[in-house]
Amino acid sequence: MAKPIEEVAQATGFSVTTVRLVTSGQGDKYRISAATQQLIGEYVREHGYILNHAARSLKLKRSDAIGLVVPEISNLFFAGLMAELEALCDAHGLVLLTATTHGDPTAERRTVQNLLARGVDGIILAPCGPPEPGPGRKPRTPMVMIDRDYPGSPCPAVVSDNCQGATELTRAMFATAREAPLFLCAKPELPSIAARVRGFRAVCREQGRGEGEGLLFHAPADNQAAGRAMAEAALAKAALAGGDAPPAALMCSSLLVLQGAMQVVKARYGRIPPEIVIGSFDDHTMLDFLPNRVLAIAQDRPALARRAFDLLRRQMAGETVARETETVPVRLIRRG
Amino acid sequence: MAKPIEEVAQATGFSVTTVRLVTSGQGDKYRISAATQQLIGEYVREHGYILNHAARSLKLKRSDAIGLVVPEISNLFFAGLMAELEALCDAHGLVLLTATTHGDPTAERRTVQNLLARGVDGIILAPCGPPEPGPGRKPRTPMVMIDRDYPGSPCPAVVSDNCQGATELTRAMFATAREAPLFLCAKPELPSIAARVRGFRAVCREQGRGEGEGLLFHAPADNQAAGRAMAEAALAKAALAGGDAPPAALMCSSLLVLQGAMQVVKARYGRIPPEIVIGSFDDHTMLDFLPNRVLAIAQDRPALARRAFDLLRRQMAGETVARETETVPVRLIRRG
DNA sequence: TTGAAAGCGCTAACAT
DNA sequence: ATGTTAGCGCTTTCAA
Repeated sequence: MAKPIEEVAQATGFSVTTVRLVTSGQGDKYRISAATQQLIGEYVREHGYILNHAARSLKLKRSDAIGLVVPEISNLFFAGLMAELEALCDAHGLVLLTATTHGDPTAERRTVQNLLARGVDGIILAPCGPPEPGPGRKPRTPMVMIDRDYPGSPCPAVVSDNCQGATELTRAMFATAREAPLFLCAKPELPSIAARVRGFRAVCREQGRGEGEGLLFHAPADNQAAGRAMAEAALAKAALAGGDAPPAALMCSSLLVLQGAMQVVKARYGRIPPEIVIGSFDDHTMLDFLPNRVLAIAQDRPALARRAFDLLRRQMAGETVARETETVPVRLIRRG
Repeated sequence: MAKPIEEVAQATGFSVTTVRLVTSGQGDKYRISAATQQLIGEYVREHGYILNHAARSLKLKRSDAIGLVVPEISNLFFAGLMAELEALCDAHGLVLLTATTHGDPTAERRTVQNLLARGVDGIILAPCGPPEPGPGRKPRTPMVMIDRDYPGSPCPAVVSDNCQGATELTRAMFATAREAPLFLCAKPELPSIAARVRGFRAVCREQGRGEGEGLLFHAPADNQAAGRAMAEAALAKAALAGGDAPPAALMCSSLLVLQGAMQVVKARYGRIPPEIVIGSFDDHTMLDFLPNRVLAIAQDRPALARRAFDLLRRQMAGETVARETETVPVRLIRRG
């Protein structure tokens, strides 16, 4: 069996060069006669010639694919990013390969290696740990970090302005509720979360609440169980202080934490007391379901995606991009 | 510059065969001396040899990658499926390429072609339209449909038991609420949705409500706007009938529809009247946020993923798989 | 306009 | 236990 393109050439009686020119859409450019183009076009439509990208990549040392590595694709934030990036790739004739690390730095390393082996032309990475010193990084594949900006990383990053968001949100919480908000905070060691804590603390100082002592609760994982654990701790503390009333205001570092916390609150009070003011990083339409006043920080996913994509393309075009961090503003949404 | 593997060979003084045997982990099998393996291993770790998959694919006519094509990755159901499939791929040394079609059959065709061109060894497809007659499908790449089973499709499919789910859900709705449920139903032409309508109608008959006349509302798109539109229509109809009370029971064909409907209900009554019994296909933790009695159908995503993956692997192994439809049971969740 | 041919990096068959 | 080599399908140069 001849190679696909040769097969087409033989069947139509033209040379492989001519066939290639036509199938690659350069027919007009090289003045291939309309009749020839017609013939070849028909044969291809009929018999379905499919270009072999492996061969193409091998020859061109370019795959027209880029990789996206995220901690968790079932997290709506990352799924949304993926959707945005896919659209951008589509518009530029690229294909997006997405892989999940489940927050495991080892898996992340493996995944990145795998993408490099697959010859992606660039990588967008939401890292789940600080960069390793990595000795012999030979193939300088373009790369940009997204969502999380670890100091010491060798490539540019695009992140939300988490500190601004936290500041705005915390201020709004203080303004709306009659008491200082509790902050249930998962994975405080992540740069994005650390920035939120900084914003929170800054506003606490403004409000004469010191460094937010007694208001902050931490957890090592970002999931519902962590949310439940932190909420239990917060309620227990309140109970010790003698109060049995629900907290006036509750902030959560992520939707998962909020979900867990609400489960505990509901179990404790038989319902979700509507007077609790709720603060959330990450917005979601379903927050409308809560009877409460909800303040949510919405990240600008399209902007994050676009900036990361541009940064990557510039590197792919050979430009040397400075190791800078681009910050994308967020906005406060009031629901309920 | 020599080819990567030759470079390693020259630098270490061994032949490419030896190097390849070691790097591909077959060193012991071919009794390469420990010293040799050690030496090569060190050089590789030091200088970072990365296998070129494009060349490998070209040679082997196999990419160790499979494609997943879904209508919308920011839909939690599909994101979840993707996560499950990724884990399965990982465990089998495969890589998963995921692409989104936004429900556009043209984009779907393009995407599938693209995956084929990229040499994926198989495709899992949640189709957004009936299969085209497709004349000259030469390369019989293994394929399985998921979530949606169009009659006339040439390949096996794995779907949830939507009819069973609808039957259970509708019965539970009748049993819980004092009135027959309204059913807001987006994209009724999708096979998965059609099955839900069948189940709904069957129970209506059981309950002496005929074919569910007056209870069903349709929309051509599955999004929040459609949910709002159907909810408006439903409330308007109720108002015409003289009633101003909220409906006793409301079923939605998807979470997006439910979200839109709740927005309208909230706007209309100033809050979400907690006495409405809510039925949902697709479960989500945030349904706990509703003060209402919520009945939700949860699809078994791990089982769907596993079955589709197995079906695909069997085809990839050369087995001829019958054009059958596997049905995965769903279960009813009571929330709130 | 069209043809011929080299070579991208890897694998597997065949030779030692 | 290790070395040699053809060829996967494509792009690109050079020639006609």
